[in-house]
Amino acid sequence: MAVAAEQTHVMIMNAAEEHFRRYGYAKTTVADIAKACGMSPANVYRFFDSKAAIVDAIAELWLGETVRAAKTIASRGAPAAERLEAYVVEVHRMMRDQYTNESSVHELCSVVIAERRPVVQAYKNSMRSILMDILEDGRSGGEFAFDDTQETASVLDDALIKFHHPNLVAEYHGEPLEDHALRMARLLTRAIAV
Amino acid sequence: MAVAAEQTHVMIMNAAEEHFRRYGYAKTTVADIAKACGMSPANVYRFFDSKAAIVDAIAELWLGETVRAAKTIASRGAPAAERLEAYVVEVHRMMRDQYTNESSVHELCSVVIAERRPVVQAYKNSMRSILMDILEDGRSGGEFAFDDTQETASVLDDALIKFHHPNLVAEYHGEPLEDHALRMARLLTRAIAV
DNA sequence: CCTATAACGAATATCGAAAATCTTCAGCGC
DNA sequence: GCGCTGAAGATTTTCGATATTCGTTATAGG
Repeated sequence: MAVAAEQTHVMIMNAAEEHFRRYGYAKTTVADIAKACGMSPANVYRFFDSKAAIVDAIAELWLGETVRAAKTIASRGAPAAERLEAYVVEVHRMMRDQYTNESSVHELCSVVIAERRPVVQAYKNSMRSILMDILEDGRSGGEFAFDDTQETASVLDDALIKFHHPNLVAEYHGEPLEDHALRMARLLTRAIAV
Repeated sequence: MAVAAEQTHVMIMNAAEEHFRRYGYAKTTVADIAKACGMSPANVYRFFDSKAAIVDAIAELWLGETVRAAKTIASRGAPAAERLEAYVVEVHRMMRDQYTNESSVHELCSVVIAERRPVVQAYKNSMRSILMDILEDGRSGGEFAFDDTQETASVLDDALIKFHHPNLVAEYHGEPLEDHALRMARLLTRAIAV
């Protein structure tokens, strides 16, 4: 792709993100994005195959923030148990914050989840992989003990769904889940501690 | 309430259950239930304040089956760890079976959950109480160790939501969750084992 | 080659009428 | 009076038809 094309690509992304943020997913059309870029809707399709492709790109961007934060936590120079705890609590906090004061972001996430877009599976895989890294660190450092890393990560993921799944975080928004997340983290840590 | 009234009450319940089962919640009207009992719709209202009251009664009946099964498991003469495992797996199996071949039951449960009827809270409390019984047994028997029974039961409930919540069981119906439920049960048991 | 205008088809919103359904109540037969 | 009903009230739901929006593509122009 030429450099000009690359710039246009970025311009469309920025416009799309801005509109999704301000007006929400449901209320932004391809025409809106095109107008914000000073081009025709048709031209947008020279850079993105479909509106879904734009949505995917933005979702990847936003989900990527959580992945990046999780990676930062996972690579800290702290005991694995501490990192696991931080992972559980911080990811939950991000989901909760996203729901409370970035409802547009949350809305878009719900859409890509409901439509089972590949970007969601990619996100899950990334998070799972980070969790596995922490587990492996803990095992090799003598903190944790378990048989199969993948299986263990899978079970932990299942246990965390109430705190990490955007839709459930939204549904149980009234309850004080942060304390619960911390307790869950400690319970799980204890379950795999040597 | 007089004995005749009591009988009529039961008759309406039976007719309602039959109709909810055969035709689903959405497709059964008060008129249907009345006709099945050979009475006018108006007369139904002499025994139930509203259609919602009928739905509540049936939901209580059906949810009660799960509660009863859980109680049976909890009162078995087996180690608490074993009972906890059976509780986790069996309740999940009931939810799954209910979704696969009693879709009407599942539909009605979804309705009462969505409308946040008190009967749902009662169900949750019953299940929580049974779980607490198992935990207490395990603690007094020297199998388990934890500080607060209520808090522990709460965390376990959170961890089990993917396997015990009707809507989530339905959503993840494609995946082989039974193995996961078993692994979860063992993980949780390990977390509270002495 | 790049862009815009115009147009197509599929959703989706709009909306008023019609039907269905929940609920109530005056009154009928015993 | 008592137990029940038929009819009526009051919402909801449904339906159908129209109109509009929106994603996408084909066509034409610079």
